[in-house]
Amino acid sequence: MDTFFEQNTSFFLDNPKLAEDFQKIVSVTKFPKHFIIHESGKVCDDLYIITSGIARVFYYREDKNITCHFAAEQESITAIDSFIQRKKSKYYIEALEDLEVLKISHSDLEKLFTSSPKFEHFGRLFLQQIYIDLVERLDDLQLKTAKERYETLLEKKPYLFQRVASKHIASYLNITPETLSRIRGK
Amino acid sequence: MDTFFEQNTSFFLDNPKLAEDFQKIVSVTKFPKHFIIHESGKVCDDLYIITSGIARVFYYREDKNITCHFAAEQESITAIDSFIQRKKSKYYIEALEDLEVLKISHSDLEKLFTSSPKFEHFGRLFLQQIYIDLVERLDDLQLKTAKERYETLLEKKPYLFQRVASKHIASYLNITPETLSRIRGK
DNA sequence: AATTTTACTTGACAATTGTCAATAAATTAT
DNA sequence: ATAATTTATTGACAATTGTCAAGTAAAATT
Repeated sequence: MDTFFEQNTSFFLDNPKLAEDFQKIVSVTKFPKHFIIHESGKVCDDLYIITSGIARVFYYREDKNITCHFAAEQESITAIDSFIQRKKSKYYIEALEDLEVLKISHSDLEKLFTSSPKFEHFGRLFLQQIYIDLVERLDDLQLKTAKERYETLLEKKPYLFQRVASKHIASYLNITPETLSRIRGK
Repeated sequence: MDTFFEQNTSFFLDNPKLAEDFQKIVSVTKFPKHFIIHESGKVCDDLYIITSGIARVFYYREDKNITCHFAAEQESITAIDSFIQRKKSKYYIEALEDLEVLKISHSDLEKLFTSSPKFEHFGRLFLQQIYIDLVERLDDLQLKTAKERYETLLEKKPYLFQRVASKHIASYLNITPETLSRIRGK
């Protein structure tokens, strides 16, 4: 999970000056349900921390719509390929519910990192955290069966099954909607 | 790939002082073929940059030996869960050939990061790079067929097929040795 | 070099998951 | 509320990949 920011509020609480610097580059933004926040083929300049609602990252492969990331409250979302490499993205970002986010631009974030080693350090810790998350997901995908992947996700992110269309969960788990339906039907 | 260090030698060349600081914490070490450099259940204190040879990270799942990372010359290897989180690792690291590495301890690396924002910055960039690599691998595993995953690896790391046992490549691709043999037999 | 061990290949068959089609249910639009 | 559209479920069948077993090849050990 990247409830990392939540866990690290102490970082800001201990440092009113840093909290202020951070506040300055963050803007509260809202998107309606179904809104495409970012489109494939464009450079993604923003990172979002969700304060309310749920969103997904997806892309197309042979006409199929593949979800590769979900984010809900306290989690972050961006078109990571583009945000990091500053190139055109293969990903879309979609609001799956009405969304309220903290928006942070890449350039402001880089300035923040440059302005203070403490932020640079924080950025590195953040990347470490999401790297570990990704390693776990890869291990899951690498050798669990469809049913096991379903059960793992049910445990890690149970709210998805209440709030998100099954077809998105199916593609995230790398199975067809039919197979997911059969797994759920026990 | 994490030929990242190679590409970033300019970082050190431009900064003789930084290069010197880096040199100080690096030690050249050798391991013979088949040597288990790190064992599951222990905390991994070292990061290795390979200068000669090839190594793999693996773990056990239900008695099956699963390879989840390969590294060759100019690439880095560690038990990433443990190195980042400072907890017992699920992974083993094994030398698949006689190995010569640059060894860097976690504590020295952290000191280096703290000593200079430039290093902290470099650490963040390094993590960004390996994060992107991992995202690509996840995308591959998420929806390519066994044959496509084979072809992708053949393109990205052709030397593996000359230097590494097929069974390791098979588990890395999440297929059985039998299936890999059939794919190769065209 | 010979022996032992380990790895690779091939075949027959089984299991898992996917595809296609039809229907039911749910959501969205009118 | 009703109609239209999208999504989810279910069945029949097909395709991909896995399992098990046997034999061959290669590598490691003596």
